[in-house]
Amino acid sequence: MNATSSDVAKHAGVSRATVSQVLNGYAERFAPETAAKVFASAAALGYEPSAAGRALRRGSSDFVVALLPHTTFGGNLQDLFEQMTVTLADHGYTLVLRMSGSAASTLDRMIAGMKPAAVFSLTPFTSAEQEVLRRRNVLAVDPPSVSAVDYNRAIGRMQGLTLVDAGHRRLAFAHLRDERQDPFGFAREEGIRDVAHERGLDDPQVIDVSIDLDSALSALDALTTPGIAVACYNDDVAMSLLAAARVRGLEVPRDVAVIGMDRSDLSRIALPRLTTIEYDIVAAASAGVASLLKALGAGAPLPASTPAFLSLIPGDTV
Amino acid sequence: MNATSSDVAKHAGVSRATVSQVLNGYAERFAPETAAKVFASAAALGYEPSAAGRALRRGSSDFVVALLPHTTFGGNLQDLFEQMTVTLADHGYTLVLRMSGSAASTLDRMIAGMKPAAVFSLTPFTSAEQEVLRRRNVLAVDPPSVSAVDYNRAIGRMQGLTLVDAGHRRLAFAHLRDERQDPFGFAREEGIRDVAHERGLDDPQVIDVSIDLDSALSALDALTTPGIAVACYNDDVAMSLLAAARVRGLEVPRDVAVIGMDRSDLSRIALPRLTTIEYDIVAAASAGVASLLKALGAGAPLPASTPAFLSLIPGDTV
DNA sequence: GTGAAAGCGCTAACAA
DNA sequence: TTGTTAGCGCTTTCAC
Repeated sequence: MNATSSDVAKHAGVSRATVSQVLNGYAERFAPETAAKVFASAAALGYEPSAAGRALRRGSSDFVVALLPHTTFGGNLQDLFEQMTVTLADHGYTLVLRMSGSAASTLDRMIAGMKPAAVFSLTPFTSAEQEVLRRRNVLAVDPPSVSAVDYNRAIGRMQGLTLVDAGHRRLAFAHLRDERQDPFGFAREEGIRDVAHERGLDDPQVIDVSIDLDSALSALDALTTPGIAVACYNDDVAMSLLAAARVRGLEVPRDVAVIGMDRSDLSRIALPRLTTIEYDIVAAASAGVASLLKALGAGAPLPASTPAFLSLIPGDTV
Repeated sequence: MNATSSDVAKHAGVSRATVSQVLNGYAERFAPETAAKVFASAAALGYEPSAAGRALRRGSSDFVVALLPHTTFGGNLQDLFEQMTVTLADHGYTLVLRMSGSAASTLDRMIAGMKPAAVFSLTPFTSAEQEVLRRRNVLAVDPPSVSAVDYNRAIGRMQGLTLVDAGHRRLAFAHLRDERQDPFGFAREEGIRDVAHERGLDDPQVIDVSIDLDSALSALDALTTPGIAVACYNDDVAMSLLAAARVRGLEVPRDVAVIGMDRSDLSRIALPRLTTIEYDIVAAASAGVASLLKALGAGAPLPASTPAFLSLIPGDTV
């Protein structure tokens, strides 16, 4: 069914080696009519190179794996991945997507078997992922390789500074309690801690919240200081705490201040309006794609300036 | 770096053929101690078979491609694909994801190159996709092959029946507004329409809602009948409408009734408690994976009965 | 300018 | 019960 390079060679009356060369960008080494014959035959037979054969020979495949963030995956992100699919296809790469939440061990197996040309992530790799990628010696591209900033710590700092600048003197950090490991929370907690130290405040109190009212209520009750200001792992945590505060009759932000993270869709309809931080995933993506192509050796111009991926969304909860 | 089957053979003192057989499920053909040596050596060397080598030899790879629907891709769907990733990995297959929207030609190229063992989709294949799959002779699994039930229509029906049984006589369906066509929404709308016709009610009114307060307010204002009952595309839409109803001073469910879909985390902390429908993705995924595995010839027992994937979560908004 | 030869890692048929 | 052999489709020296 599928034509092989031998078929093309036979059809064009040349050798397989010639077909390979011509079709891989070395056409100018050959007589123009030879190259033309090869192109014509390939087209006539509908030749598609076998990824397996090529990968076996080259030691690595043309696949690029994109790790999908565990976040709501709306229109923008879908556009983005479709765009990436097309852009990479233009450069001879095939994009495949992969849930980033899947255990690192299955990532490892996939990499060992598939030998992708690169692994790409919109959010910083977890240390487990980094370890796997390093060990397998795979080209890894994530936002920090774009800009070298520890985004999670920066997020924590941004949350902390927002709270302190609004006059709050007592900080807390609310982790999302989850069966899944949360690689980002600790870096963000560190960011909050940094701010507390720099501003001469007490160490932040740390609580765990899962997304249900009971959990949020006990977490809220555990906060010792009245007027405490809570930096939350994400908007869901923040909204759980806000719901709990409403149940307890606490006034926001006077009795408890809350800042979220993500600017989730639902945070946009929250009342009071949730103060939160937005991560510009689309900007991160286009920067990432550019640096990916560059790392792969495909010549794509890098954007001149590094965009600011984080921005504060003002609200009424701080 | 990566051990090959030769390395394992050398280490175990046997031939490559033996290693291959033992590691591919024919261990019992060999002397127990031979098999044991092979397993031990493979483990000791951290042997991972090369997907390329195997695919080249077998003519098709161990990859299973899942086509991602063009729908908002929330936590539930992500959990589903993570679940599938793990289950398939247990059977030696590697799940990769692919935007279904990408042009059929790129799908074709991917299939030609990657030679996947199967292509899986939660939504029915488009005719262009079917054509590609048929021509490439790839095993294709989509919901119609899993069961004859159109789950999205069933969801709409269930929402509609819940509303009607609670005494509501005027139905509406609220789509999640998206620039792109949403393959699930229309089937659900049909389900609602079915119910209206069966019960002799007027055709449901249809509105579009995006997840922000302004949009929800105008959608709500567009609902012509007081006491209308709205089946929502998902919980986010429902919660947006609830927020809008609160702003407008409407009482729920008296002035407007709302039923969601998904039982999202946040719907669990909503006040009033959102009436919604839960789709048991784990059950759906295992059914899908089971039929996939069966089609692949991997002997996985199919669940005896078709599980009920849908269940009503009672609340106070209907 | 072009082709012959070798080999990537694997597995299936066959031989021993 | 195990090993030998051959070859999947491709690319890359190297020789002509």
